[in-house]
Amino acid sequence: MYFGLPSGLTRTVKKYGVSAWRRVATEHGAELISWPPRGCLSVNGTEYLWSYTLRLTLQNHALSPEQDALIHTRVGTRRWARSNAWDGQRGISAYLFTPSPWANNASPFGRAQMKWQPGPKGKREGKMVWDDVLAATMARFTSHAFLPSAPDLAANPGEFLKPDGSVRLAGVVFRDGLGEHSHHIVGTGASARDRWQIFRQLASGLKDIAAPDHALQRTPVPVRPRPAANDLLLIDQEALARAAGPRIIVDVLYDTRVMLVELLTALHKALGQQAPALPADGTVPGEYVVRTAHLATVIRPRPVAEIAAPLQVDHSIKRRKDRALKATSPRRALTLQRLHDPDIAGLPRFALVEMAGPKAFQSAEHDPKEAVKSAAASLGVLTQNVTPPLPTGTLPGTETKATRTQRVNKAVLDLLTRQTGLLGHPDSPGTPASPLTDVTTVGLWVVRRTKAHKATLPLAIAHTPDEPFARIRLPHTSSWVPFGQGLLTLADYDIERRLTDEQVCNFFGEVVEEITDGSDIALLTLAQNIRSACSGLNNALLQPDTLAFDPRQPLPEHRLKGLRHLRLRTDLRDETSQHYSHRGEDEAGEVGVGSHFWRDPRRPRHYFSTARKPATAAGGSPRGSRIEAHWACTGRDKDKNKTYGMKHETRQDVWNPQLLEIAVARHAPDDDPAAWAALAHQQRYEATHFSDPLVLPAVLHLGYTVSKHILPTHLVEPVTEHDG
DNA sequence: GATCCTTGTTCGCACCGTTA
DNA sequence: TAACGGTGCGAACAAGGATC
Repeated sequence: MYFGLPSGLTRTVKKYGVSAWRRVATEHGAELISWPPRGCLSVNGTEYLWSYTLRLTLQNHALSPEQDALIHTRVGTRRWARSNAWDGQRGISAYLFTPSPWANNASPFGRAQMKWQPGPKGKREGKMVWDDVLAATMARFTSHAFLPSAPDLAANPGEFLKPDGSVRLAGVVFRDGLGEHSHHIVGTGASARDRWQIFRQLASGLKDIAAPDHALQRTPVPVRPRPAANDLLLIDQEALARAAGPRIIVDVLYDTRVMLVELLTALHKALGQQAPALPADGTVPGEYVVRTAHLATVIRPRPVAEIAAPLQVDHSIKRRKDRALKATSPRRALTLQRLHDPDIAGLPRFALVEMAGPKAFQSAEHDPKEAVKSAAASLGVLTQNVTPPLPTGTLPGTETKATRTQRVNKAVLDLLTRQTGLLGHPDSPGTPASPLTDVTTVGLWVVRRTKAHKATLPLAIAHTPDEPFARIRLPHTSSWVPFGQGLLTLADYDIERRLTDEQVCNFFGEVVEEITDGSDIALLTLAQNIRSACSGLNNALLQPDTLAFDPRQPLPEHRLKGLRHLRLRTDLRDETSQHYSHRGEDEAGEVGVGSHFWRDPRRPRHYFSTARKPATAAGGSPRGSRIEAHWACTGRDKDKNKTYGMKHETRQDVWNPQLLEIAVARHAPDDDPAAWAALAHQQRYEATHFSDPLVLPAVLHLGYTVSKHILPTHLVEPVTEHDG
């Protein structure tokens, strides 16, 4: 793609602000960078430098009859490090600027990487070096060596940005985590207004080879209004009773009395009750029973005791897996023994466990959380961790009473609603013009983990119109079980979780056969998740109105009655473009970011979804600019009245909601495809544990969260008799 | 070894009430 | 009135696994 970018482009793209654009040779795609950088002065006079970047990628699209390709542009900020840059783990990118005497404005910049090379143990001989592969690549772009010294560049990047002739011109990319004292005052992201300006200039520069695509058209679709935090905490008990059972047990494994009180309060509040006060004599009741119209809940406080203690790691065992097995087995045995209770066998069980976060342990190997989770799951207990209380206060490392309550509420909500798969239904599914009724949504997902958690596990999540919760179908279970039950089966030792692509395709084929009973079904897939296993869903192979996970074996038409297929794509790898929006036809009007459901006027099967604008963006920053001053509130006068004036938004962070593509790959002849795509948009708003819209529709989001419940291989084998 | 794409890590975000 | 804070989600970036 880099070679496809005309070298004259930088001359034809007009300047924006005072900067011109220069080409950059990168590994992926083509990049332009605004040069020279702009400066931003801090209060004490330090100058921080930054540039805009413009990344161009060529993207294919499915279901386009003319097989057209679109160039996606991504505008971002590049902030230049000015002081010592160091990262012991990850590479550091640097831009190298051609020093040759015949370089001109069209000469490309190069991008290379430095990494930290540790010295021998115990000696302070580590140093920054150029990453071998990339440095070799860079050498091809110039006639003589032009790599500056990596240690010098990392030690003082600022000097290389404004060289006095003694050093090569180079810039180090600033990012967070480049050392303790490293910071930058310029905000991240490009505002919608700046993106609009830059895009217009690029379009005019490229007018001989490309034209801007048609603008997307806003299509009104009702979505769930944002619920208040207190409403969200109030659990739908009828739904929970249907998902789990009319009688549930919640164990509260507490370490401190403070957290016990918080957890009891939050649990009672979630059930719409007032929590009774704990006895003043320091004792703790054995259990609380909360009976409401639909649900009976038994809450059983128990000291967590040694369950939460760090694991004992035997470092004389060299093999990592054997060491982990030895460390976790006694803890699993202990947890089994403590949680086992024949009196309540068969009842749905939950546990909130007070255990320290990962940073409190010497290393990840000492952290008992996964061992406890796996033992609990094998007894049918869904668990949620909650970290111990921090001292009360407002300094770092402390928390206020309110924030503590908030995080406990989050923990309760996650355990009782997300892990049980409780979901809402859109009030009016489809578009106002073509409403839908009684549609079942099914999401297909492939869980992929590597290393100790290694798994390639396909699964399906279904949400039917008559149930308030999601069901999950896994390859090793023959039935659609409630989501929470499905999570528990992942702790089984005999679960086959490394499936081949062929097995994945076959499983999805079986799933489709099971769900198609003639009723209306929206099948949702995420292209980036599924296409490597099911190549039939690739851009090039996806055929309208058919369904083929394996391109050689399309599913027979008579098996697909009532089935619609919506294939989604996110902006991962720039597969959907960035966006800006404006009202009406007038581009020069206020440019911002929209939060809507969009129709593509050129492609009848393509729709797009953008989520609600975050509150910070609503404050004016998408309409602001790092380059142009705009009219805005600049502060307050001595009478505390707002003062207005022209201001630059250079230091403001800008956050851009991504564009979600919804391709209606299969629909019935008399369908309005917009209604089906709108359903996917509405499903982003149906989570019961989170008030903001999710990136993915609820059924796909639940599929995504399953990967966090995959346990390492040493924890899914049964505890043997010599353990514990 | 090249390429594709998932995974890991870090930090910013909204949320919304409290506190200085 | 501005700043703060815990949490899950999300963006950005980089690492590295999978596959040919």
